[in-house]
Amino acid sequence: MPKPILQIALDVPLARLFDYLSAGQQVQVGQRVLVPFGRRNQIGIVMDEADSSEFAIEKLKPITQAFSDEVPLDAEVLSLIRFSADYYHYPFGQALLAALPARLRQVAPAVARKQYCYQITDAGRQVDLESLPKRQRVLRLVLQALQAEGEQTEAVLDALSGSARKAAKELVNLGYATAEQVLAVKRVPAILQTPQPALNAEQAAAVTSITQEIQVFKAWLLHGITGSGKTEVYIRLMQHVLQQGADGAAQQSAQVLVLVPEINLTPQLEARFRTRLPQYNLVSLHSSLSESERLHNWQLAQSGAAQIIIGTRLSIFTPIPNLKLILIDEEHDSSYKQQDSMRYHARDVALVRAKRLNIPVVMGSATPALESWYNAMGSNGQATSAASSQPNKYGLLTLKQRAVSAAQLPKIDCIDTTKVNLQHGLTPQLVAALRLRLERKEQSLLFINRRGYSPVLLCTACHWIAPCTRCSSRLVVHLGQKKLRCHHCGHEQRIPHQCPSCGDADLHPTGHGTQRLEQTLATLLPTARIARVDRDSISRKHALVEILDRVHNQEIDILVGTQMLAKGHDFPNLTLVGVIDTDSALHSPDFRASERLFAQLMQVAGRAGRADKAGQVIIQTAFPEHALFNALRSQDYASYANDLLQEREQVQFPPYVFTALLRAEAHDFPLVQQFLQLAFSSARALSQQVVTYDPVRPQMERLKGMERGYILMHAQQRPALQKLLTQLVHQLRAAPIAAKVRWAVDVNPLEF
DNA sequence: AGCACGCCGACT
DNA sequence: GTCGGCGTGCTC
Repeated sequence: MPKPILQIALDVPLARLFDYLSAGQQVQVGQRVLVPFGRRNQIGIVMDEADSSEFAIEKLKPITQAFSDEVPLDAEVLSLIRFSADYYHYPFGQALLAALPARLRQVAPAVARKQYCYQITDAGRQVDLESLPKRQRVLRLVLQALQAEGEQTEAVLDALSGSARKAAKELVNLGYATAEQVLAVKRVPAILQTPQPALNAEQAAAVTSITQEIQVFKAWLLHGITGSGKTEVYIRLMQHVLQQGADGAAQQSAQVLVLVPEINLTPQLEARFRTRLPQYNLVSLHSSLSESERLHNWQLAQSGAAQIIIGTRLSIFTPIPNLKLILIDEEHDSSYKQQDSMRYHARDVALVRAKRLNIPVVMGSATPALESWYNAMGSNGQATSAASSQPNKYGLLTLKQRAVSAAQLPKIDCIDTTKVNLQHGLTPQLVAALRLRLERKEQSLLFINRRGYSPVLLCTACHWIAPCTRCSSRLVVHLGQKKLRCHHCGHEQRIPHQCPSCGDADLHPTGHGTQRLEQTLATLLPTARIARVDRDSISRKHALVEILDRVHNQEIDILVGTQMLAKGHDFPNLTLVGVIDTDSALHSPDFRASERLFAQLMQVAGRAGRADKAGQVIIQTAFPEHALFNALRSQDYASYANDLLQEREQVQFPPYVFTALLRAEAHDFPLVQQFLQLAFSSARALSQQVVTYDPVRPQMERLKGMERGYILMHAQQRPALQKLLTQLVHQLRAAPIAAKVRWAVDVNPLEF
């Protein structure tokens, strides 16, 4: 007997469910429904059924429509999102609806487009490929693919040739194949499968350790230097898990989720997985998909049809009914942390999901997040003083050798910028090294984390600096477009000819950005072919790929760019990496700045000398003796991480304490102050176990016209902090001032 | 968050 | 005389 009342989650910032009358409709938990809400209709998800309501029964409205032909969300994913909404103190309905593909938040339920699937006929099976004319290359290839696997969809054939579809139709005409329409998954034909490379001893040991405990929850940290072959370990683990699922007993085949950072790296990893594992259905979930592709791929994951799901942070909330393994590539990457709405960390949510499912999670990185390193320390015989009291919660697996055996680690030199004369921001040593590479016809990469021409426009007469009107930041000079631009809010204005403060005409772009460096190099090394890679030069979708192709084809001598260059392709002929001006991060007030800089420099250093040629890294700095550079020179992540952990322990910073922020912003700063003051005194009154600090202003005091502030809370025990936050949020929601400011809780914040 | 209702300034 | 500013209040 169906119950008359439905409790429904809606996309509204109210931390409760809404009761509706089921009106005799057959509805399940997890089902998508359309309901009247205020003056409009909203999409909701049924969370529960009930016999009665706390709301006056005569005020309940009936649901408008139930999408009963769609697969409801499963209990596991609903419960994961419930947990996350609680943990990150975010309204559940909003968290839930945000986890769905946008199409499912709209009324019209979108249907995925079908495509042709070709099946081989007996006649086609008996055709000798050699009997076909040699010049009908594509036709032979398509028939070969059909003979190998029996059937192929259009999307799969596309991987063979642009004219493969035409050839397939031709095969139907010849009677060698038949066609029917199906819901298709993009795959690579098995005949394009790339061979399985041998594992080195470390890779093999990592695979063995994990597969021995493949059926239980365990978190593994795969710490492998750049080029040590982490991807191959991922592939072997996927093979292991997916094969097991295919072995008889399991009714549904196993599924694997691969989380990747939010960058262009995804296509490469995806392509590699596709060619190595063509027998499995692989779907990806990331921001450059169209909404219909996203829905399609999401539904393939939900139905179990896709065995490999590769996606960015949001995909941690995808329903995957037979999930058996989670892989997290570049686990230290900060793009796993959502920086607005629900401020979750996909890695942390993944750990919770794996624990609840009792499956392993493997986190790979050359420079693990300090939190992860802390959790992994103690195993593998790595005893340090910092490690002595540590939890050894994760299994640590280390890959120290580069998988390409000939490849050597680069030599790293720091050049003291205080002891030499700089030529337009470049040391003579770096210029000489660039010249040498040009002579040898080798390639160089210059890394500078500052785009634009120069970071400030300065009046030499009165020292006025062009400010952003909406942010507490300086406008960056972009000479190409003759504009001043704010890198925080996007505000643009023309470059003034006179100082607005004193009227003097002597306005100078001061400091160096990527554009200026490119210009300087063109003057110093007129024969060099230079390409710049930053967010300004990579506006078009394929611009980066084009430049990288040109680098591969030896059409570029010097690549200048920001951190966009730190990841991605290997350039076998690139033997020099220059690092310009990272000193600001060495003395940043953000306690995570050095951790991030180290990871970034390790990554760029890894670009140098990949194949048989030795690489060199030149770092220009005013602080060549800084501990960070010493650690970098010896490429010793472990000792540097342990040093940082010791520091964090001494000053009681994460991971030794649990932290949360209450952030607030408004056009009017006094409102922010008033709100945070209330929050501060409430928090102090609510808990003695949690330390609450006075309201302060962030680095960026004003952003996009909003005045900002926050209070920091920290605790030795997570439950105490969680309890306080729950009570605090509850109190604040009831306070009138809370409606006048934009505020949010940030649990385990990465940025302040 | 939307989207209403609701009371005070410059426009056809 | 209206159009519209954004203050406050509600949504099963």
